Amino acid sequence: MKPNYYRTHTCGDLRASDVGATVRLSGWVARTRHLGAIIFVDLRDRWGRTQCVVGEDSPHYAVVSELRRETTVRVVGQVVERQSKNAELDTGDVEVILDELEVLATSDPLPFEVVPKPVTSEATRLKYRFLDLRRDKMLRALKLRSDVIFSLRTRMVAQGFTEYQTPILTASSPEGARDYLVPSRRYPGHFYALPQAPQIFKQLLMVGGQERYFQIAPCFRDEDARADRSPGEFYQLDMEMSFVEQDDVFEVIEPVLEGVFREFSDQDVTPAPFPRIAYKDALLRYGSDKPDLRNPLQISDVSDIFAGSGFGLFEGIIAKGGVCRAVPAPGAADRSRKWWSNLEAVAKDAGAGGMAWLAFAPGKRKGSVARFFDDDRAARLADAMGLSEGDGVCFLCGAEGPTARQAGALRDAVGQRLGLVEEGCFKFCWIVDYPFYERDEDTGKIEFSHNPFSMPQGGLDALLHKDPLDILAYQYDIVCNGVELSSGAIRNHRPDIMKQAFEIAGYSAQDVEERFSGLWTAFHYGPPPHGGLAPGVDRMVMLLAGEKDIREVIAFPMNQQAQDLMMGAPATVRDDQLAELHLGVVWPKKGK
RNA sequence: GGGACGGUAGUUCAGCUGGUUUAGAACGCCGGCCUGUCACGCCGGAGGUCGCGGGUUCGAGUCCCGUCCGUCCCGCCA
Repeated sequence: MKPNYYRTHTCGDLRASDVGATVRLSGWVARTRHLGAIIFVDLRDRWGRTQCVVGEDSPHYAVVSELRRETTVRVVGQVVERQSKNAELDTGDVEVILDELEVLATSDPLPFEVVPKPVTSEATRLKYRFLDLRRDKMLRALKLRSDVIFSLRTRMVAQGFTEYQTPILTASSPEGARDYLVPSRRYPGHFYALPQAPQIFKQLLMVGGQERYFQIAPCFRDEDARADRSPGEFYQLDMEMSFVEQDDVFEVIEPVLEGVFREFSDQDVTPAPFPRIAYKDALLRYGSDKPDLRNPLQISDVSDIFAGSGFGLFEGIIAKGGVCRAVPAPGAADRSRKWWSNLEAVAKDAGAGGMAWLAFAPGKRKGSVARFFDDDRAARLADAMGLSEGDGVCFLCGAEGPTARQAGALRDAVGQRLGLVEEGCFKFCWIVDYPFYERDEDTGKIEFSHNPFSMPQGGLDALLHKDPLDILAYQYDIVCNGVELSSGAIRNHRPDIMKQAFEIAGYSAQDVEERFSGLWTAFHYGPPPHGGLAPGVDRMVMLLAGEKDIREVIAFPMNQQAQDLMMGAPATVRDDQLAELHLGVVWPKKGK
């Protein structure tokens, strides 16, 4: 490093070979150890930690003995070999005998200690994020984030993509999550919106002949937080390409993801091409549209097995159009009644009315529905599910949608409790063939199930001649270890097909024209066929950092209530600011 | 908007079924001792409206109601 007033070396630099040198170091007082006539000071910066030592005879002894943790200091001293070395420290062979000490800034008593593990609530960490960020773990996480983003850029550019910027102040979009709105000063009652994603802009870039777009794009959505979803804003590796089919998009992005995950982890990574699972199959076999493939269990539909079994409850539900789904529990035949009843509690938590089970114990069958299974029925079940002696199985019965998801929750629980979930790997898959429309459960109306701008499979012909609920979309998600990384689609670039698609969902051509006028107009001037997707950068880094909480890989995340406790956002503003924007506040009524 | 769990010293937590002391411990902070520590050690000290408000009770950190705050989940996330 280039020496300056503050330092000749970082706190991670010094080795035995530096013995005898006079060095300058700057950093924070991590710890002091006061042994009477000798004081050790651990000096820390983002690169490491170096032990400084001062004796009673030093003119600095008095000042050093007063040093509080996290004081910012500059020291000058001679590097010497240690009498007692510390093998756990890179700089553990040497120490610096302090000749000069300058306190650059003092620190108040700390709200929490800057140690590897946080020993305080997340709220306190966020309020004092600048202290939290000094921890090794945060330094590593943010460095990883930077490296991952750099690698993504490099990999995209290498494939002929160009990075663009798109507006942050744009128009509110009628679809999707709630928008963050920005009032206009010049136009009373008019608002900008922060983009939920640069979706329209990237499509306009395609119409603009740019062909291969990408952006590490900030996205703003006013939605509530989850462990894997930071409220307010997040980043996507947004990409779009022209003159492509679904497979072309997959072939571009698979090596990027596989490459990045191999580059930044030592774990096994699904090699491209990633497995593709139809949406319908994902719900049947995994009970989720974001299956965690580290869990090897697969759900089966066993509705027909229960026909004529004499188990009236299930037979009745199935007769009314319900389904029975079975989750295998390999090797669980010897588990206690209590074990199965705990599983039932999981199913009930997920909303199931109850759970039946059957175990193939050696020489006999047991379980809540054993008496409904004669040898023949048991054989058919075992055959259908690949079960053998020693295995067990759980049954859930009810309406198809909810039952599928409850079986998914049960699959997670069984996999975990039987220790079947593979550790130390990243399992990718595509979820493809999403339905284009779905029926709203409350209103009975037909609605777009995902992006209304994705291309229906079969095009105009399908829209004109097929049952809308049978039409699939060129819409796809990429999932890694049960985390949805992104969704994307081949877009509908044809105004005629778009008009028909919206008509089925109850919108007129005029509606489309008004609500999506920019894109609608553009599509009348020779749009190229195009498609893309947008993997979440924060989620990728979260997976690579081995974190369950996305806020651990964001420097300044908001809390779950979408507040920034350090900056105090959101906050009220002055009346004159509101007046300038032609706004008044309607305060919510207190009480109920 | 709804559900579960939580809120006790600067921080993390203990405090059982309502009554034992003056609400404890660890870390941090302040003072003292200590020349090879590296989570240094030892001795001493300060630090509390038990989130807030109300109620039940002879008596509430503990039970009840309300309220605020936090974490996770559901809704939401084309």
